[in-house]
Amino acid sequence: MDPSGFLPLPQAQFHVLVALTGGELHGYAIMQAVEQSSSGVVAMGPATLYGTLKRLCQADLTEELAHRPAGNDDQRRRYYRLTSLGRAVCLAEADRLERLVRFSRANLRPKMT
Amino acid sequence: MDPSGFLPLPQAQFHVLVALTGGELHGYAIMQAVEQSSSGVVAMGPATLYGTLKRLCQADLTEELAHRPAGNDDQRRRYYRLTSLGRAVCLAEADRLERLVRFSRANLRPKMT
DNA sequence: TGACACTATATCCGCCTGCGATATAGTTAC
DNA sequence: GTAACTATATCGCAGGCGGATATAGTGTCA
Repeated sequence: MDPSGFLPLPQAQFHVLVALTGGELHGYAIMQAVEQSSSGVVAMGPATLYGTLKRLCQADLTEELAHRPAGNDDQRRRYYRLTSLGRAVCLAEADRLERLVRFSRANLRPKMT
Repeated sequence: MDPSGFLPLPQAQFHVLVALTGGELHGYAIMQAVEQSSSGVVAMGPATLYGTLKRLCQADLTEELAHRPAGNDDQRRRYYRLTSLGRAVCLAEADRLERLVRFSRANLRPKMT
């Protein structure tokens, strides 16, 4: 499937995908990862997280693990990971944003003497 | 004023700010600039544009020019430009996004052999 | 054992944003 | 003069975002 059809990705969805690039995580850990990786700038509460997660799974960008990782204790945790499609979409969105950032930089820093 | 209070910026607002980094533009030209600079990926219609522009001006991130640029013909055009605050916010948002993109890249391309 | 803080998932509900559709009218080209 | 394009503007709905809240399992410490 073509990743470009998902672009531009809603911000919350991109944050969750990025958090999952590091490997499978459960919901609560995703919230913390987003908050940490953004230095506290992006505070994602439970409503945003679980709503976003539901949309991502319905769109087949993420999926829940059938079995919890070995050696795990807390029964309540539900683990999620990127699908290959989700990975592709995440890359495509990162490309798009990078181009946008570069474009703005080129104009905002015209330090050509 | 502190630019970080505006982050994370809604996507449409960031697109408009970025379009204005190249210099003052009128509304219609902003729509075209956004569409072009995103290679047609982001299609911004009039409702999104003028609504966004209104919010940006109320937040003092952009402002309308009092007098139209010299040598201009079309009386209908209303020109906008970044305020210094808008410029700072645009830079801050670009920084935030770049960090996010780099983080995802570091995880998605672990080509360390 | 009981109490308390923390972890973890989940949903309600309202606000704001995004956007397709549409309206209006000035400008350009032929 | 008329058709296509430029240009601004708003309505109204759909959807994402997020604070507040609910529920309950887990860990700790006395």
